[in-house]
Amino acid sequence: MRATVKDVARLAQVSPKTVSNVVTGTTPVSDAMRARVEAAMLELDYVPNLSARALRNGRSGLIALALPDLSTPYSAEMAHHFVVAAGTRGLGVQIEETAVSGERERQLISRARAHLIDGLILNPVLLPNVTVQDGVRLPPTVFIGEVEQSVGDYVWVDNVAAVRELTSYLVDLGHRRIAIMGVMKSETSRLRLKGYRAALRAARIRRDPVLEIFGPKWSPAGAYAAITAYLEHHDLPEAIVCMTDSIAAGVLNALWTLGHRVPDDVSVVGYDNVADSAFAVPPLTTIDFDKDAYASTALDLLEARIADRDRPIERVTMPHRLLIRASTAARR
Amino acid sequence: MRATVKDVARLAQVSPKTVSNVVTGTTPVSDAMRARVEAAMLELDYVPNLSARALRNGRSGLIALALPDLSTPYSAEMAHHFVVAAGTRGLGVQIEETAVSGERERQLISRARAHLIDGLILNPVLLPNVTVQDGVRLPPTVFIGEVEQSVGDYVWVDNVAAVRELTSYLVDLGHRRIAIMGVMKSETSRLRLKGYRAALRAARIRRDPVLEIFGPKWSPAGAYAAITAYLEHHDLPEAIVCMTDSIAAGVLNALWTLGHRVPDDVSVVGYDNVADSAFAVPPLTTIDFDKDAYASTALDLLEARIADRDRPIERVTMPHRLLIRASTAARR
DNA sequence: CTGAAAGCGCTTACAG
DNA sequence: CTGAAAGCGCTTACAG
Repeated sequence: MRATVKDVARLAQVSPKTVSNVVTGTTPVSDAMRARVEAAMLELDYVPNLSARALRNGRSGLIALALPDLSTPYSAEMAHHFVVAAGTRGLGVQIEETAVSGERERQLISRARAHLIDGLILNPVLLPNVTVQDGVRLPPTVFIGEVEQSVGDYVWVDNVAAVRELTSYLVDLGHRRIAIMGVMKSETSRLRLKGYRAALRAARIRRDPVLEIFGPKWSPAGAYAAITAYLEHHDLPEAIVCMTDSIAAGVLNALWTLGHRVPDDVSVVGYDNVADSAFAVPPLTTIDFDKDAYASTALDLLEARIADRDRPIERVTMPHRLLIRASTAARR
Repeated sequence: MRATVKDVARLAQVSPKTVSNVVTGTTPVSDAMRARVEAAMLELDYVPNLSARALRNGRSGLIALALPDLSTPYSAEMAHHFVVAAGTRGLGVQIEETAVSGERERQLISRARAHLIDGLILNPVLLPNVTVQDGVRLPPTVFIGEVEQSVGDYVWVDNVAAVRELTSYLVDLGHRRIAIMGVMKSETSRLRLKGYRAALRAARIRRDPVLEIFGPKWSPAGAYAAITAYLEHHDLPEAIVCMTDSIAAGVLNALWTLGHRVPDDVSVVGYDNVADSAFAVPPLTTIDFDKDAYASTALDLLEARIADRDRPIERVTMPHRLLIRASTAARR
């Protein structure tokens, strides 16, 4: 059986308290004493039981990260940055996927306390603002992503401004018939569409509903299907703003399949700067932001919230930048 | 404060044991009693404390999944399938990244008991067979991936056979000068190179060391750099076997940049069938396997191992298949 | 700087 | 079918 503090204490001829002091380092211990305890721990191959510690301390050292779908490159990169950043803080990360069921987001919020976690990083997609406010007792939670809400801390990128810049850049390249791909019923879509429209308005380009292409599935496959169907009945736009890099991947593939050259025939832009976008064919112009800083910021807020549940709500907007690559070119 | 079993018991006027019976369902409870307890739980917003349960039961319901680097599409898809499959079994998944430090794999094996997890799914990369055998007391562990070892259960795909088929397919298309990209010092590379060589041998094609291209960074960026440097001093091969789809992404991009057409000038194949590979430009011929079944199988083994630590070691080879897409064409 | 005691919240034998 | 007691392994006041 596993050794416990008691076993170590007995072998080292000290009290359990002293073993605990050595392990946690809360109270100073004399060198001789420390050496004796450490020798005993080594001999017994002692490893502290974190369940017991969690019960006693009311802290598990574990947080949950809830993302819509881990298999998308975007979520994957986010998860990576969160796991690494949490690791440096001594926190473990339990992953939850919310896209699996619509019920899951709500469950997580209300029952997260049930799990042995100290806090929750939640990227809501479906959860409407109302439901969140309804959720009575939140566990310490930091929201990430695009659901505007006022019940908790959150970290996000100014989606409206970002897509406005992206679209304005296309305007500056001389494009007029600029489409946006991936319109659907979600907060992210709403904000990005808003940015797109704002850019057109600023350029005095009349917005054309036909160019706001419905695309409810934000994956390469979904985008491929949507754009292919669209082009059967519509002219090729001069430029296409894709709501995400994943959408852009499907669009690039569809355009290639149909024999349209990017950027010669049509410019394409994405959003997120997923790692693979730099190696798309052609490399993708997109919106970039520092995902590492994003994760750190969210964890800062979460740790602060765990430490003081009554502190004022904080909202952080992370800076973004337009990253110009070969998928865009001037109109000729 | 959070309500406890005691509080619920008091309110429902029963003993804590009865509350526990209702919650866990171990012992049958009369309907009237159950209703009373459930009403009390609802009123107090009772949520069981899993840390306490974990301490008492010696089970946390949490497993750890240790992957080299979550941000790669391959790891991301694996993580997704594991999280979903674990979820249906009522298990939570804590993610660990091992690539961050070389020490991490070893730590996980020896100290996983420390964490509040019941078992470990480990995809080792660097860990040599020896070290694993050295690791005295493993927590319940299932290995996934390509490190052959005899100390624990594992699930894998027959890499040698898969790459042999992949290469033979290129041979059948009429290619002779077939390169392999991504040779490095790792078990995965060793096995895939072995399959490549076996296919050449079977076709009586003399193997050329110049065509075994060193590529220690298995990412689009690393592959891009390696193949670009290579082509400065060598002829374009007739076909390129990429050790992974990620490598293939970088290779496709480099070939496009250099003006080589795929598959007209050169055929390219990958390995893993990552989701985005179907939408690569051009869509990638690759090795596919059922990642969902892979995750389920590994979890089956892990649950069995947790239940009985002394059961005989089990190894499962998951079937794979060659998936032919547009990145390969017959030599003309 | 160290010891003895109590308790975190749960569930499992043990009785009834 | 239900109750009272004990204990999982840890750490925190409380003394000394």
